[in-house]
Amino acid sequence: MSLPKSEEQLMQYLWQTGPSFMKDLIDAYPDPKPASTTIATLLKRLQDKGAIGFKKYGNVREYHPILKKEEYFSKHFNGVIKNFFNDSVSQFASFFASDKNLTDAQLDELQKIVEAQINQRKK
Amino acid sequence: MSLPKSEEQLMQYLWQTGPSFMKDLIDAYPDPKPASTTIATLLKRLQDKGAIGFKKYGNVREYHPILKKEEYFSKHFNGVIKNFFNDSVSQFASFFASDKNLTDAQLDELQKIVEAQINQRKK
DNA sequence: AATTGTATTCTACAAATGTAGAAGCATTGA
DNA sequence: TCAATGCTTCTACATTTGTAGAATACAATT
Repeated sequence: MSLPKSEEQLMQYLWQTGPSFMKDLIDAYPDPKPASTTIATLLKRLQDKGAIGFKKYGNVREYHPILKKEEYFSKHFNGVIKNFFNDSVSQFASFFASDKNLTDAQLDELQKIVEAQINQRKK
Repeated sequence: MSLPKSEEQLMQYLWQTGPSFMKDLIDAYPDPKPASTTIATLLKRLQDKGAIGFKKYGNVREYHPILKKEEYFSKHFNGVIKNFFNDSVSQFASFFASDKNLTDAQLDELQKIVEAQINQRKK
């Protein structure tokens, strides 16, 4: 399932802050905030797609993600890698590691993470 | 510049195989191939956006990318990371490294790449 | 109970995207 | 020369996405 940007953005809020009420979502938007009905529409569409659900507390709904962030991202991401790097993870990794946007410190951190992961798998 | 999927796909062909004639592009599409006019439309739109250019050989055009793959991907990609991982590279790397889609061999390779990159920067 | 504030649904519409037919033009092969 | 072929542009239209007004529903408050 690939979500349009506006819906994806809304999912971000839900993923980051967890179950939320409409007003929280509105608060989360930066100025200039969209009309509340706009957000309501997005919520509706996401419900229709089964990406979110809600729990009723009295008459207010607390929305929560059903679609998992990791799951969504993983699919998304694998598609991107496949497209851009011919499905070659190492080609991608190479690109990523040499990205100017990575600071030296981040690169070191990346190294640690990879090592940790390798060790963990050995077990 | 963010391209719609269909245009992005076309760019992939150009990025991968380099300057190409229309017929090559058509060949590159898997069955069921879209109508040639569909591809022509995409080429036109990409020209209008300045993402591709062409050279005339006689009366046929050889299309080539102007927008660089790395440049495009970098922007695209940073946006995605920013959204999903709160702009935290290490959070992303961690997710990436632990992804089940990475084989052990690929992980080893990643380690080498990171090391090589670190060494290179030391120079 | 009437008022007010807020959430929800319905409806609408503009812009972007995906897809392709029709027509025109140039080249090539009969 | 003329028909067939292939490319380009123009036009068109359905679908999806972004955005929001209008109407409605509910619930807390006065």
